[in-house]
Amino acid sequence: MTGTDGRLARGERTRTAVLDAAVALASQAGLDGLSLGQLADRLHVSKSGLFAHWSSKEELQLAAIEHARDQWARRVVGPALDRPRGLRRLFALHESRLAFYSERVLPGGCFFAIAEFESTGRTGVVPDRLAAVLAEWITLLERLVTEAVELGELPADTVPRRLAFEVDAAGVAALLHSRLLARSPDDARQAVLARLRGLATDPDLLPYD
Amino acid sequence: MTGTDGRLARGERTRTAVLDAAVALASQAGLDGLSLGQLADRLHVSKSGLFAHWSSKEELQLAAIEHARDQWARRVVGPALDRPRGLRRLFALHESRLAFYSERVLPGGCFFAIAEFESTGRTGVVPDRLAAVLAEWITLLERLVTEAVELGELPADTVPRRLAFEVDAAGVAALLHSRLLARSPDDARQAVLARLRGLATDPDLLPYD
DNA sequence: AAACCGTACGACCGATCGGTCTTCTTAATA
DNA sequence: TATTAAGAAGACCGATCGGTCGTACGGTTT
Repeated sequence: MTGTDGRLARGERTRTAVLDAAVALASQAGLDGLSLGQLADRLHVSKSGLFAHWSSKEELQLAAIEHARDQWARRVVGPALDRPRGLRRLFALHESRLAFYSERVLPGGCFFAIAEFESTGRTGVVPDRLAAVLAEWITLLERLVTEAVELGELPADTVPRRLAFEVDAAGVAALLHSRLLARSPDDARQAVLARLRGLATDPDLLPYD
Repeated sequence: MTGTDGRLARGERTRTAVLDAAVALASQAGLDGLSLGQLADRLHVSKSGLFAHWSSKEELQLAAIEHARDQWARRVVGPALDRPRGLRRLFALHESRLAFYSERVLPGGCFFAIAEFESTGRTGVVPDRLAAVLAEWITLLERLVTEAVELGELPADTVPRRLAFEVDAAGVAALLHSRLLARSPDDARQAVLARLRGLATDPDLLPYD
């Protein structure tokens, strides 16, 4: 029988380390501004060594997107799913997103924000994949809204699509304002909290402040 | 007496043409991705000719910011200021912003959106200037909210800062969603409209749909 | 032990980057 | 008419870009 192949294990370790650094770097410089030379220097590996794992910069960009998506699922979505279904889970998701920004997990703030805005004026497989990940995120928000409606915690005439849009909008703007204007993300938290409490059939499901 | 100097006039024409193209290009590639070579090619001028007007790329970036700010003031802020002070002017500002995006005035959608997100992870005079322009924009929104409160069109306990945040957030997210997900900006319009009508002392100041 | 394969390196490539310098044209001024 | 100054072009610079190629190390399989 064959145990774990030491070569593959080492490769996997390297790959993870590179993608960690790539996501961090891209959160500052964007996926386009991400430079293979700088990435290699930071990790003390050779630039050509990167091509042993990804055949082109575009492939590394796509791998970085998947890596960032995993990180987002683990650090933002995961904790929220521990909360009870409905309004509380929806607000918890918004809060853990703001926490992700406040804790400065990534030096640039958010991998997806900069990569997605960078993609607004372009076409290609990278923008396509980013659009799909964004759609997935919006769909998640809409699903949490729908569940809250089904549980009777939000009025039956709620439009999930629009409320999801509002929650996401507050998150995006929170990042921009907190980073560029050094404002606390409290506006974003209060805005969504007030909005949800205003709609809720039982506001006591949510905190007061 | 001296009339208009033909040399200076020509320079000014060139400068305007270059900045027009620079703002358009930067709306797609960002201020960092803006390349002097590509810019020169597109305008059929020489790259070194650009240095006759700006001593460095950074100076051109700063000039492009001022140019984009002028464009924004003329095409977005100006029309809104024609509306009567208060709620109607506030909503008109939001609408003309969405129109700016929908009309695809800039190929990338919005110069400031991509430039500002690009700046979230950096420091320097360019991010500083972009932060100042953003602060100016937020301050404008807050002022319009305050005026609506003073006119009694919004409740006295309205927090201008937070409402301004909500309106801006809807605008930012509208750009991202419409560009990357091909969604209509109607969610952004409806969200702000419903929010303002909900707060308004006289909802009839605003349209129904 | 030999063959094999995943990993990683250094040297090198053409293209493009921001930027400099010299030259030429054109229009205003003395 | 001679001089001056602004605008613009072309040749050129070192640095960096993404990417290729040949080679070497080390763990796996036969």
